[in-house]
Amino acid sequence: MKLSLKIEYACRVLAQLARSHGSQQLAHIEELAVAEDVPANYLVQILNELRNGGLITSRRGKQGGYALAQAPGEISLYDIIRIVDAEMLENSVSPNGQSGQAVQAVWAEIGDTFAEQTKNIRLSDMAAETGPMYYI
Amino acid sequence: MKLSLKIEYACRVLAQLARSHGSQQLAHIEELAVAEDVPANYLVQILNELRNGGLITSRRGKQGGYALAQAPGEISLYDIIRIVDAEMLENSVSPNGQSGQAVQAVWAEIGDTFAEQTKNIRLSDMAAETGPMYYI
DNA sequence: GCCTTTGTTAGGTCATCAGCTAAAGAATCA
DNA sequence: TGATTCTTTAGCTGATGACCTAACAAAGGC
Repeated sequence: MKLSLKIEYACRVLAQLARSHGSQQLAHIEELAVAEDVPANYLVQILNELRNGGLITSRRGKQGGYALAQAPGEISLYDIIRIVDAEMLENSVSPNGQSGQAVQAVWAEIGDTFAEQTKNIRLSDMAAETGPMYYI
Repeated sequence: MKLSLKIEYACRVLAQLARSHGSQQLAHIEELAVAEDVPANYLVQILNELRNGGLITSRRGKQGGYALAQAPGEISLYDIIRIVDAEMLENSVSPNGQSGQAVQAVWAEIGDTFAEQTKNIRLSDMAAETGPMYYI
């Protein structure tokens, strides 16, 4: 399954925030960018969308930073996609042509499955410890 | 689910070919383009890929045209995607960053579901009669 | 109050590519 | 031979994804 870098970045950064969820520490853009290997300047935009979408909160100034707005178990992959790349969830298939309707119906079914599956995947599933890290 | 126009066009045209499968008639590009509302010049490329992929056969010259190489029940949606837009089936998620592996694993699962589902959908499902057509 | 640190916002760039066009070439048959 | 149809390849173009730049606003420390 091909997906946009934007979604991938959003998942990684949210997973990172999930790890520090519960502590009082706020994460800084620069830290997140380094930890998850995401261009900081691009990350700024993504964090903005996530905040506008209600998944994270932020504070400015000294002691500022980002934190999850909900528990990692409350945030679904569907939520993330809807906020940073809603287009991916739309059914873009047109009913044109003699076979348009039948083709559209088939893809609608696939889209439903996809939506259902992403709703059942939680941020906590992506923030799980990945086992020991091997530094080279 | 968002998908490329190319896949959509391929599905519609193949569904059209499926309807005339069994008859000795070969379909012409221009006919297919009109019946399925696909730009003829673009369709040329798609039919080429489908032929190279082994889904259809063609004949040049007078009495030339296109036909399915297999029965509509033998061709899966997975086959179609693999031939005209293989990239959609690849797992493009990188394992970079601290959460890369966990995120990658989640998307691999989604990709597996998608592949499985498309393998179970056959061209015959998309060539089903769509009921009465209403001409305006 | 001022300065530093942080996030906020708007805008721009740059390469890539999906979608489409066009046209010359090759096969088939009358 | 010549009309017809597919075959192949080359090139165009507008949109977009992925980033970057830079001015701006808030919060806190001194």
